[in-house]
Amino acid sequence: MGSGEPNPAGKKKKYLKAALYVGDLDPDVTEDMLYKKFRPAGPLRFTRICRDPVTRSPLGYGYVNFRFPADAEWALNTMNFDLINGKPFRLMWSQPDDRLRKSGVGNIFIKNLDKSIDNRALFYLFSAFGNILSCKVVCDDNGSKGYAYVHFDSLAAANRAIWHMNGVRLNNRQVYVGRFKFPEERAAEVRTRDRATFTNVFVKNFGDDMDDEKLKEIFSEYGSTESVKVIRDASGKSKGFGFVRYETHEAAQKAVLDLHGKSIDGKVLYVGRAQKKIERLAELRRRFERLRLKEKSRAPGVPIYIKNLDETIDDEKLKEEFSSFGSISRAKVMVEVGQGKGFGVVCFSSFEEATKAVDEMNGRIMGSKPLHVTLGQARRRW
DNA sequence: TTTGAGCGG
Repeated sequence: MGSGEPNPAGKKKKYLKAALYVGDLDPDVTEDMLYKKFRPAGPLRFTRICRDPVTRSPLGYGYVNFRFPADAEWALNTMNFDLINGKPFRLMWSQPDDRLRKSGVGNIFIKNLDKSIDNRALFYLFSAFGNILSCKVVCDDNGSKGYAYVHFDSLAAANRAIWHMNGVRLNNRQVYVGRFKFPEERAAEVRTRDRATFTNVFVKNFGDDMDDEKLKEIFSEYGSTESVKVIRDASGKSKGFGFVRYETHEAAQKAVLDLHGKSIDGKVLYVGRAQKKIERLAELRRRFERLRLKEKSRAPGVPIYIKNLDETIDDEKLKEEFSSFGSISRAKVMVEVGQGKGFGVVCFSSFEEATKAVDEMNGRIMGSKPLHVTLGQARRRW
């Protein structure tokens, strides 16, 4: 039970109409555990735990595919935030189209929440304003971190929630409720505010012999400092940058204005406002996105999946075996730790080539075993 | 104080 072959080639995925997405799962949750948990709500087709195709490590989410939409709806309404392995899971309708999620429309952010308010309480409080797609109190090992997200299915519902709940006292704490902002937007806000108030200064491009005392000597000229530190690696070697925290914003600003671009021991110092965490994260994210886009445009292709690979097949061999069907942009064998089963991906430059490879190679013996070859997920339009 | 994660071999 639990797993199975749900989607024979060419059949329509009917079960999607009665499919629930289950998020925030403990990594040890199995398909059988999901099955046992949801079977009381009605007959199931199958459950799935999603895993990284390469490492096989669980991705923390899965699916419960009911036979009847009404049972799925009942489960959604009554079982959301139930525990498996002591961890509350989050239920949503399975919605493969990610445009609404990505857009952030209807999503609100809540902070200054009392620790006693959990997922269920939050859901109950906010369901008065509209249909909730997803709702979550952010937690760590000590429980609620005091902030949360509620994603409504419409902007109007989100606006109603903000209008009615922002500034309201909940369990004696006044909550802030506002539109969700993406990191870039938040970072811009924080930057604007911090420019007028910062006391922490970032310094780089000094010599290896710079230490805390020397740095303090240079920077103390502009005001009293709270802390001065050259950042070092585990071996004690300077990383070439440091921080100076002043007691006042005026001193920090003066230091930046005066020391930035100055030569010290033949090196031109960089001195600027130290960024907040959110700003650095946003910057990293932007850089990552750019890399990802570049990667995507560099290795386009129509993927096919090859299961049941013999241990003797490596990337080279895989490419060689499939090269007669067309031009291959990528051929990779994913090694499953502790299992003898090999899984591979080959990307062709066209759909026709990929289909031909599937038709001709599926069931063919390579090495000692018959291959299972299927079309992969199309990630792009062409 | 605190602006996630994220949809199927």
